[in-house]
Amino acid sequence: MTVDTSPLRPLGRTRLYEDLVERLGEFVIRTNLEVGARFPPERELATRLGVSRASLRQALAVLEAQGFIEVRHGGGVFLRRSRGFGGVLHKLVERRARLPEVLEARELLEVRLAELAATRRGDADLAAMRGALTEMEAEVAANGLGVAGDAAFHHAVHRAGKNRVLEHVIDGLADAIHETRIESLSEPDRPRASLAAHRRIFDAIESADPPRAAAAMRAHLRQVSDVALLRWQPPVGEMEG
Amino acid sequence: MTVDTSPLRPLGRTRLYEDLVERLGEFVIRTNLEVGARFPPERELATRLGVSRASLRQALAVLEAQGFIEVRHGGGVFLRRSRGFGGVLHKLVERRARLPEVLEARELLEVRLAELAATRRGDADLAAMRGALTEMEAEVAANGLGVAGDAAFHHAVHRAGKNRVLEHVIDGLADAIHETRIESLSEPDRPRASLAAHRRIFDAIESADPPRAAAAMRAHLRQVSDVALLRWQPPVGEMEG
DNA sequence: AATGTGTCAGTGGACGGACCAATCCACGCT
DNA sequence: AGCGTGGATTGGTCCGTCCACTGACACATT
Repeated sequence: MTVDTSPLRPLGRTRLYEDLVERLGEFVIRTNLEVGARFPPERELATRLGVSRASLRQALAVLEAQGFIEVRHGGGVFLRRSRGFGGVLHKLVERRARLPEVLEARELLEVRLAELAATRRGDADLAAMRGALTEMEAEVAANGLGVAGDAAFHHAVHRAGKNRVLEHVIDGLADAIHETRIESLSEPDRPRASLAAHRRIFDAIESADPPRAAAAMRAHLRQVSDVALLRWQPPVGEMEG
Repeated sequence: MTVDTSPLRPLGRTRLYEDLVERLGEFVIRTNLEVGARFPPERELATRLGVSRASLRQALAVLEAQGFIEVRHGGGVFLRRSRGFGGVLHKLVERRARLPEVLEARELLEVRLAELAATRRGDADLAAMRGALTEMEAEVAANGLGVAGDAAFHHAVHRAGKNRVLEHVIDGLADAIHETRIESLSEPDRPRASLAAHRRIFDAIESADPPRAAAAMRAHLRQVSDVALLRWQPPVGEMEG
């Protein structure tokens, strides 16, 4: 029973530039490279890593976009920060193992955003929310799940909170949230209940009542989380640094 | 007088791949590309954008690492999500214009993390915090600012909160936070006061008292924010979508 | 007709080399 | 010593080539 259960899996799929990102991370640690210090030249790095400069530059582009390194034309490649080198939210979120953490983060962010929305929402925001609710009603009336309207409503709330940083962070969780949304709304009678919950959230925001908006959003998310966590199986034997 | 007024400025320095990320975002909008749809082949995209395939592939690597697209070997490039296409937290944070938003996000995250830490912290976490406090004491006693110890302490709290997703998000704000930290601690007598504030936070976490931990952290951050916002000049004429 | 199989055009993956552009630095001039 | 200049270093971009994977189509088999 100790044999590999999937002997015919599609072979070690790997993106070279992803490996390089990790290898570069190891390099930072091994050489104890400090923040502000310079990496070896691209050509040397490429040679030492046994890859072409083009591939290496893909990895560097990713790391630069991520803010981990700074690349100066004619100057060199410099380390900006080493904490969490190469870590990307998108990858973190994709691991089903992190569902509880994602839900915890979601509740924190979204409840606050609803609270802020109750204070900062403008007419355009309210209009967007009304539109989303209308869309949801139509979908539910046609025995649909109403996922599209649901997503649109939450997005409208996020925008109404008027904090681009928080909005961006929540966008990063979009994938994982989308899945839980579908799971939850597939539950019998959930779409109708969900519609009502969204109406309560909207009322509070429209009435400029932050505490009520926060409470309504929290209650709504708890419902969704319960379904998601119920179906969630904690994976075994996950080891990581 | 219609000539270029700054003929010798370092030229509009732009990373080609960054432009491409934006141009690809425009492409998604212009062509109304839907989630799941396929992009034109790399070779065609490169030609139409007037760049080499190598440069295009740098942009694609960034977008893939960000989770916006999926690249299948032999299959093509597919759109995974369009919301916030090409937006990177790191860039968002660098704009000084967003300081209030960053601080708002920081308080939300860090207060919660302190609260969680009060419940979930293990012995190793407490040891790390003690170490950071000791480091801070030494620095302050030597008339230093104590930034290193400060950063180490907060990092220890983040880890103690046992939520990798939230931890990762706060890491993304690290740059901006680091600046405000220095500004704040440069204020006369702040290092000493800050040390005391950190001790209060630690006591609460060690005593497993979530509400007190949250309150202590909130009070501490408000102090820091005040200094930062006082020195902050809201930029004029910033327009964006 | 249904099914399996081979082929092949299309597409991403990676490489090496070439040349340009910005920066850095050592050398020589004043 | 101070300064300017030019070469060496290093990143920026492009091109052409070849490999590996995918999917669809034509063909053979049953």
